[in-house]
Amino acid sequence: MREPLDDLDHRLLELVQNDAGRTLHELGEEVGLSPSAVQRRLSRHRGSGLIQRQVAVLDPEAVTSTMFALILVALERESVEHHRRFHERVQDMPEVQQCYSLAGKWDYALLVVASGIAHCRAVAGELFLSDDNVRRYETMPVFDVVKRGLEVPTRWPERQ
Amino acid sequence: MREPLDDLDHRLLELVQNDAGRTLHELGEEVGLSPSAVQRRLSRHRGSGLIQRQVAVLDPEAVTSTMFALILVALERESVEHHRRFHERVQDMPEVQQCYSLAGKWDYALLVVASGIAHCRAVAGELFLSDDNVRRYETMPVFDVVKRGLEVPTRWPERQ
DNA sequence: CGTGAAAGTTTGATTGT
DNA sequence: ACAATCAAACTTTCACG
Repeated sequence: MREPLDDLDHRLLELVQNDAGRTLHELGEEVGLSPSAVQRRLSRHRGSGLIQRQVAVLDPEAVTSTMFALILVALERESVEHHRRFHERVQDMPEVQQCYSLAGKWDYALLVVASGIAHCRAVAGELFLSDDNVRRYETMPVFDVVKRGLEVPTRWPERQ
Repeated sequence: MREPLDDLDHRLLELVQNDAGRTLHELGEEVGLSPSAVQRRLSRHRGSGLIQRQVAVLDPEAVTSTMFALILVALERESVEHHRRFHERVQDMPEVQQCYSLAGKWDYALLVVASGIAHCRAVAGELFLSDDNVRRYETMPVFDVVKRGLEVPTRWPERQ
């Protein structure tokens, strides 16, 4: 399942995680490879599932009046079935941009995008008021997006 | 700063946020437009900054043994200068994938990617032990990534 | 891995609505 | 003001060395 990556793979993956709009030629120049060699490597990574997809990232400020909020959730009962149902709902709500299940006193962290406080409240309502299995939740509105990305290091710096 | 978007723009933006690897022809078919009409709209959105960039999304599982953790942070003193310094550090750490400043008892939420618990602890250490301005922090390891994206609705569903 | 030819895609000028 | 068409330029793809 996990292929070996050489230095060139690491550098290419770093580049395309930052900007996937560059040509094979440009990427090749950067790492010292021909366009077709770059192509071969990238399509191998796409085939293996390492590269899942390519997406356009929008500026949330530029769209419409947009706010983010972090919502922490604790469930009442924790059967596999309860978790599965929660996952399904979360997947179906376009306002939920991210959802992580957690170790500790909270079961989930949700990052929600909404058009304002009222909308945010409506989303929380839809998630929780109609689900008798939520024990507690806490909404923290986001003031500022300091850093935002999905970039994953494919190797770690000298420390670690 | 905010241009008017028509129905076609909304649909195109929705499409490219999910998959920016499709051809102008394919996108055009989907919405009923010629490739060059799609092109004109997308490059307008790129020019205006609405579309910030195009990135490749990797599967964190496929890379190396990867774990996520949510870290909540409360600062000691809250001058503009203290916040600025905190932002700078966070930007420079590849392990910090996302960082949001919050309203409420916590000042920041950080989503961290690390190679394991030990690495995660080292990252927390680097952030906090060497900064006398962090009052308190709480690390919550992520069990499961339920949903993960940067997709922003450009218009809201019927409710809101 | 690189080369190069073939296939496909993007770009922009032009014309029409 | 915006869309379609078409041809030129560029990019990707793939067989071969």
